[in-house]
Amino acid sequence: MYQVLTNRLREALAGHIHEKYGVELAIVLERPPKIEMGEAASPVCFELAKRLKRAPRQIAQEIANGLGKIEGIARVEVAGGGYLNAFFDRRGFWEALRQAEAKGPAGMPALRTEKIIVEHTSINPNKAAHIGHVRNSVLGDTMVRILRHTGNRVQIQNYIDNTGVQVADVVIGFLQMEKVTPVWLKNRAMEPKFDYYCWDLYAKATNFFAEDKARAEKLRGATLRAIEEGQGEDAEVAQVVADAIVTCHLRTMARLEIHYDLLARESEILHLHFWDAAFEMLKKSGAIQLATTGKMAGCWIMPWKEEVKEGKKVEEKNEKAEDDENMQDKIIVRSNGTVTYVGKDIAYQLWKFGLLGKDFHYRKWPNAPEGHTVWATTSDKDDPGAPHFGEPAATVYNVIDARQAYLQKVVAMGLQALGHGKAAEQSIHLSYEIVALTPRCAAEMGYELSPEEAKKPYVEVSGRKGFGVKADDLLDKLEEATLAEVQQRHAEMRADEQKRTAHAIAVGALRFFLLKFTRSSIIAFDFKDALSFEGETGPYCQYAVVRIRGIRRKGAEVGATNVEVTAENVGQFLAGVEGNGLWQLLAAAGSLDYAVDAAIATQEPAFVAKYAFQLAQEFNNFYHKHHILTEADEQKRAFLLRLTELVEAQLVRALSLMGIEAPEKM
RNA sequence: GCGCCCGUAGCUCAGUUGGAUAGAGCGUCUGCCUUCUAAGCAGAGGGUCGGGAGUUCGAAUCUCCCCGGGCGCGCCA
Repeated sequence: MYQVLTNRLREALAGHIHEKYGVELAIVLERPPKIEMGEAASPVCFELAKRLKRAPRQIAQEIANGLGKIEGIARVEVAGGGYLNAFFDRRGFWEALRQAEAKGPAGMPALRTEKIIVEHTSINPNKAAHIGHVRNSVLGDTMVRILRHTGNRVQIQNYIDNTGVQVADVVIGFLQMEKVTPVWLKNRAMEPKFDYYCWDLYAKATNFFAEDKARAEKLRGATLRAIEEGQGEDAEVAQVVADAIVTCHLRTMARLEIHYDLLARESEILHLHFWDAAFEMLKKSGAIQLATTGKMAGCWIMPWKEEVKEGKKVEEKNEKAEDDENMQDKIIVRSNGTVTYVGKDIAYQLWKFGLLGKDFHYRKWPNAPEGHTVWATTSDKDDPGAPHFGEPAATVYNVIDARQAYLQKVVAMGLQALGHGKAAEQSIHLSYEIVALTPRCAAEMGYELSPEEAKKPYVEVSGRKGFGVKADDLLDKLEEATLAEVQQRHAEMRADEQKRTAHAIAVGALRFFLLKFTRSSIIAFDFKDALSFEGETGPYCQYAVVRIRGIRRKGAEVGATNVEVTAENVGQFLAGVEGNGLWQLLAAAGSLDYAVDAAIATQEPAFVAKYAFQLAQEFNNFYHKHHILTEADEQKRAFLLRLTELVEAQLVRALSLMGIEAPEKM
């Protein structure tokens, strides 16, 4: 609602200024520091003063007088040195918000026809998921929810690198180190915690390779080739491992309410010759070149081009470095003819935009979490019921950590070089920083810190070394802690209800914890912070909802909910200085669209987390000032009840955008 | 060496395209539960926004330089 009004105000101001002064200006709007100063303010007159060479306050006065009535805005005043402060029509805001709420999701904008792909999770299928992977999945999943909320058609993809080095390492671990048979492995893979087993084995394999580099290279090369070709025992074992681990990951993510539409597997990129098609295109267009001299001789490389900014070419500054090799050039095909990860990713990215001229075959993933259908790519025959995954996307979000920024740039450059500038532009690297551990947390995990590490603010996790906080362990710990708390508070609750509640709180705590930081912030993980349920946390927000529901339940019991509030009374309760407190809560409730727009514009889900927390905070503040059910004035009581219902609806929605459920009691 | 990111209260972080007196949580201290759940609320204390210069009516935000930290730049992914 807030965004609707500010957009209206923006248009009105722009139009008026253009008409009166003949100046085209982008209207900047900000939120005044205090509610007494209105709900939206524009410093546009300062800019205008410069152009018109007149005093800003004078111009502001002129505009305030000349600007006609804007629907939903009661008045526009001049403030400070020349601010234009807009005051919303409080009663109108109330009514509009209630109407929108009554309409429900049907009142959402019409579904857009373009397709958006969000790729997230994409964990190497050779070990259990850790906390860093969860940040990826939670960010991606939340982005999906926000995009869908605003009427976008979104498809969720999870890329499975089932033919890569990491899987190969575990295969070697099983076959060369543990010397197990494929039959044994198939049985073990069905048992619980197979991902934990591989977690340890992967660490062991890393050590094994470190002992003898030459042996490692030979084994890896042979295993990798076998897996890529899909032949023999190595390939068979690799598929058993990768499939079983993917199923583990799906189960872990399902605990966090994260699901996928399609598992895009690298094996199909190879077997269905996606790469061959992309390779031809890249060669033909000259996007990649065969290096004939230097240390990259025999490789197909993509030359690094300086960016073209606003039409003007930045000077090619690598004239001198040209004679030998450019450090930035990226090898796409190795001299032995095998393709690098980036090459495969270019092919995959081309497919996402429908530019490859090829499509996968699709089948249902056999071990999807209960109640969900997940599709996977296959080289075999199509399931006729499969959705049309090959439909070109207009925009693609790739949720990948910040360390891979360079590679993502190379991929986009590949699209650009093939003449797909639009696709390159709509190929968005949703970058985020890593989750590390505080030194204290690392020590808790049994990791021996060097004196230097102990002084640093964080220690990086390493899947290779088997060092990190596993997602399932963390969830178990959270659920244990929340369950103990719920049992203590609600002994009367049925056991399964207690468990469900504890689960919801655990998920709320974890998801909120990962979302409250902006993407560029490194999270130094600590159990103490993650297990905290007070202050700026998910449970704090959930608790506000629970309080409202408590009031509603009790209100219904005593029959306080059936009174209709007259429009006049609504206006009166919200009016003036006395109404400021209530109005502030109402305005906060009506500002979800503002947070959502900001989240999409900046691809920063943290805006929604911030919003939910602030609304919960406003509510708690209100809760302590007003005792609703004992309010003597029947009209006022009914009004306060309606107000809390509005808050509840918005807060529940904000939480659901983050994949957080608000329990009935907690 | 080149490129990207970061530096804001004791700690962890917000601060939207430059805007009004720089905010929140945690921690510390002081209060508030016979009243809709205290996973809560109120209050106090806490700042050269890393440093310097510049652009601007206006800079935590933009530009440049410097300091400090992180990451990337591999025939790994």
